[in-house]
Amino acid sequence: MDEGLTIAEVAESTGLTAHTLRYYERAGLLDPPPRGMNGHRRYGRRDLDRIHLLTRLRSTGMPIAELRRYVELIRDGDATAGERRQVMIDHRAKVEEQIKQLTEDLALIDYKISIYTEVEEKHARVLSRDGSDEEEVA
Amino acid sequence: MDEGLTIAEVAESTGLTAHTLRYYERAGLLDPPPRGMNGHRRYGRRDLDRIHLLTRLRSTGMPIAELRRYVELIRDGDATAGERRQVMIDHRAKVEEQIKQLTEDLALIDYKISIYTEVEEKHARVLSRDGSDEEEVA
DNA sequence: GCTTGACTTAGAGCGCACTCCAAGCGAAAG
DNA sequence: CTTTCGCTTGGAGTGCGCTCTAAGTCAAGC
Repeated sequence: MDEGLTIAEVAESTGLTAHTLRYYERAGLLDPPPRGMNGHRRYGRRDLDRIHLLTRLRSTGMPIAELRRYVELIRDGDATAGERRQVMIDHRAKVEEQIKQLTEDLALIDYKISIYTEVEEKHARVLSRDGSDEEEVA
Repeated sequence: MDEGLTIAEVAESTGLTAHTLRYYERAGLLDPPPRGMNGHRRYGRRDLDRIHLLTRLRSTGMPIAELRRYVELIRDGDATAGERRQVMIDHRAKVEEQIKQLTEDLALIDYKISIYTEVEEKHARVLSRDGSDEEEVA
């Protein structure tokens, strides 16, 4: 029957490249999937779920090494649920901190936009009045 | 009078290292500051403001190359205020997208935490029914 | 039978952002 | 005077996360 998706299909549907999928496998983030009779990888639902989780954790800044550690806990079964939960709780705090920081940075960017809007207007006035202009900090 | 902060003081107060400050200067992100009679850099208020802005933009994911472009606009004076404003507006959208994505990821993390909490509880029940209590529940 | 195309592997290479090294200099302390 | 300290420089090195290359296998289509 030879079920499952090819590496190209998984790449397409996850946004990762085939190269990256093989790299994740080598790095211990993905279990080696079964192969078709041609020796090609065949990914199943489990693999896709794992890849999805990995990409989300990566995009929140979790490094490969910690993902590997987490995946090893998964392989050790239910007994490590507590540890995995702790990994997630710790990571959650980091993500919240990122959001907090980004929100502050957004305010700074808005401030900058407002300053530039002002400067632009002043500049336009100065130009139309044919006067001289000033300097600016940053 | 030799005013201003030394590179070590600026490093201390900004969280960057002296190495990174020199690197930013080489990379065109910081204007070469004036030197004291010993040839050492002397940073002023302007420099600190710029460094602060740079670190905030860096932490929101703006690459060095784009920061350099932005700094060049600053050097070109008020006439580029519109362009700088546009840089900020474009970047703002990216930061908002990051926050949106992180918020979604936070929900996934919370979901994972809830699953692990469940698994843990089930596991604990199984263990207590067994009478074997060698597992710790952190 | 030959070509094409998607896959396989081990291993090399790359881009980014630092991060550090080696050698040297001027001022101050011992 | 000599050592120590904080800085100076050009340039080399590092760590991370991919990203790509080269050479090979296999199945299908012309």
